Amino acid sequence: MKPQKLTDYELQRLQNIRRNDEMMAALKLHSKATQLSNFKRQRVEAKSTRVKSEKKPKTETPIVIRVRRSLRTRGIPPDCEGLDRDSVAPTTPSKEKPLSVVSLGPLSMATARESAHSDSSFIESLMGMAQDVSVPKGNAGDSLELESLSLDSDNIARVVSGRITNVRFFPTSSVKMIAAGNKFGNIGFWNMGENEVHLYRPHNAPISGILIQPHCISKIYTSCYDGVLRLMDAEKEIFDLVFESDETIYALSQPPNETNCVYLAEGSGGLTMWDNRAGKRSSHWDLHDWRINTIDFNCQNPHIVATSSSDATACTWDLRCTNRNDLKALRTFTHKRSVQSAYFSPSGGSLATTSLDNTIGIYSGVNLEDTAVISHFNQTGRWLSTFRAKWGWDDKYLFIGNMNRGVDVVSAVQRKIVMTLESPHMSAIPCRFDINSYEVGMLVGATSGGQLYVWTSR
DNA sequence: GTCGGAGTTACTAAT
DNA sequence: ATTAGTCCACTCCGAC
Repeated sequence: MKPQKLTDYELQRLQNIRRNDEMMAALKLHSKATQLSNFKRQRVEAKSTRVKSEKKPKTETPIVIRVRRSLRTRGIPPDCEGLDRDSVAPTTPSKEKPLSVVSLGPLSMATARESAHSDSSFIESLMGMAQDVSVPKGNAGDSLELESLSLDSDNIARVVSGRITNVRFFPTSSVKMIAAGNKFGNIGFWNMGENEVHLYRPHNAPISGILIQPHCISKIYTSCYDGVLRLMDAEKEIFDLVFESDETIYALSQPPNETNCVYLAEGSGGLTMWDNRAGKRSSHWDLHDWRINTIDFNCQNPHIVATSSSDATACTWDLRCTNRNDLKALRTFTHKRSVQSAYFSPSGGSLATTSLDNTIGIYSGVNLEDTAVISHFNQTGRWLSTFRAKWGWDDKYLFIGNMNRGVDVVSAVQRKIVMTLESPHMSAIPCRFDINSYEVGMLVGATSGGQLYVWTSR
């Protein structure tokens, strides 16, 4: 059915679709060489178990984009990988494998989409959210009562398949929306209000970062282990290619109030500043011996950043003191094993680290010299994302998953675990967390089975 | 010291 | 209900 009169928005959409189709056609020409290699499609269908709007999987043959890095860095011609895989896991002739397309540039959202239902209202709402003038809560006397936290069975959804590596609330009060990235390169968006999930696959390897900028929600950065940084642009309906590294990108961050630059954890210990206005890498420092797991800026002093690394340290740095390419750590916080996270508290006055040496470190005082060590079992093993203690809405509490399918609440004041959130509804271990800054008490835990559990206050 | 292999772990899908 | 498959983390340990 054709609408009699098209709105501006619909016209814009049609233009987008036409332009993106042309783009895809051009890309297909470039990918001739790689089309010789067949790959098995990884299973990516998200079963929205608890989401009311259950949808059938897409019927069209999806286009699978493979990791280019693995081929290039190993110097293996594309054909070989396919043969290699076949020899390891022989497949029956009846199982037809789709051709792969290597995307060298922007990827249209239509192509990346894996949920069957229309995403036009979702895309439209993203543009409507472009500006949020309200102020995040927290620190405003709106204190959290731990006892009031509960898990409603309606606040559970499977948004992606497999292991969630990254989860973020949208920084807005206008809608309750969560983005989650998994190890296959999917990004799932869950609109809690409409109870709808939109699934895309802009990447081909574990998602290492999702960055939703408060000043412009319609543009969302995503980073991936395959070295690619993309920018989802709802207006153009594409996942644009921003930057591509030869090395793995392990983390993604942005200082508060910054609009042009993003920071990437690159390779074994590198921190890269990407200037998106200039379209270039404007700085690069070798900060650690092994991979940087998190990058977190201080909200009070945006030039101060904390990094956590698998070299068993977390460090704070002053990015203003960037003579040449060497940077000296303001402070180094040592652990006995890999440090999985280092986050500044909401006020910026404290730092919390989580390490595989089974401790959580809390550092406070003017120079973070006041140290507290809290024992916490952090051996998640190979199949789960590692635990990362995450600050709540003030400097009082931290939230971290445990291996008994609970959420441990750490009091930074009492320096111990004061409570564990448990629910019969939580049937898997929550590994990664995010808080809704605009809603005190709204906490999301993400599992290695693709589910999100949203705890709320009252 | 560096490289590679083994062992660890939880969850899903298939039987 | 039980089991095979997962397999981009990390650590330990042995060989060189």
